[in-house]
Amino acid sequence: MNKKLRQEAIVRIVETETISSQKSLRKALMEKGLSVTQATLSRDLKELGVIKTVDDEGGYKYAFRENRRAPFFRSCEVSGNLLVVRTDAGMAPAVAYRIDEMGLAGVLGTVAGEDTLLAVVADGHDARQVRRELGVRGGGPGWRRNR
Amino acid sequence: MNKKLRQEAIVRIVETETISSQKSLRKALMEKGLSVTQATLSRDLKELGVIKTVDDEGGYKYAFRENRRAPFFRSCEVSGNLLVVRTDAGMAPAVAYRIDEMGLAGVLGTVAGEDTLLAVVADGHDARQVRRELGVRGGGPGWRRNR
DNA sequence: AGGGAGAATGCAATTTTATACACAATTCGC
DNA sequence: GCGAATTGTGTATAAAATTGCATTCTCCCT
Repeated sequence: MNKKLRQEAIVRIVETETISSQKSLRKALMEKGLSVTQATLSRDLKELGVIKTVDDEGGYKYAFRENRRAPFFRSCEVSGNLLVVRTDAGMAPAVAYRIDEMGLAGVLGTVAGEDTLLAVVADGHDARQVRRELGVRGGGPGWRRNR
Repeated sequence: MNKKLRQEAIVRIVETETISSQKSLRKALMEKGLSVTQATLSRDLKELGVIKTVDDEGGYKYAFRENRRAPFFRSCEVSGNLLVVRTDAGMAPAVAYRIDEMGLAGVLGTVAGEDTLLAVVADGHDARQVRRELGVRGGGPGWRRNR
């Protein structure tokens, strides 16, 4: 059975090339020596969770449904009673705002620069616990939870 | 123009109902008194970032691109040599940053509050022209360009 | 007011995608 | 190993989505 093999190839192609139709995906697979019909591709794409999105130039492009990395968030480290959150450039204030908005017990306040923000945790609270509550593992305020 | 109205209705429908074709979406809009052709829906869905995914039961279903909270942008008005940009709560600094980053000729600088930012346009430049260059009609810094 | 640029939209044709049906291949329980 | 059930795939076709072109609508400027 080469279904597995074929789908792996599809994953690779979708990740690396700009493909926007099953017909051209089929051609790409042909070039790799994999022969398959369009109908099967329709089923494969459904199974693999490949969707048709819009790329930066406004054209259509296949992509995977789930999002690898959350939008703005880069990292979140604990140092003493501080949380040091790194974000995409310019996004720190937005993320800080969201954190404030959450009104987490133990967060005294936040200060945001351009791509970094500090959240000050009150004495008597555990910064690690706060980080956990932020849900950094799976998402958080300014970024979406993956499922 | 009821494009805005229509697209808002589409958002509501996509969020609350299980729709899997433009034809049935069209029907749903009809019931709300909004008349539109399938071709326009195709364009709307592309613009709104609606994708076709697979739901829990294995059927197709429209949904929003994971990443879609991107459009922080709410509106952009011109007043004299100022652009007044409204954004989602807390997002103004992020959008201002993106605008700065674009380095548009004629933009002297930006000041961001919480959900509003001002971009100051230099004398001798046309604020409307700047707005056009921002691509506000079809996208912009913190939101996706479509066309 | 009048004109023009760009946006929005419909229509029709085309392209792309999904699926019903038939059959082959594989897996499973005995 | 054998038949039954499940899974995989192609073919043909139906269904759905996209797009070129023409037209209309909206602003904005003079």
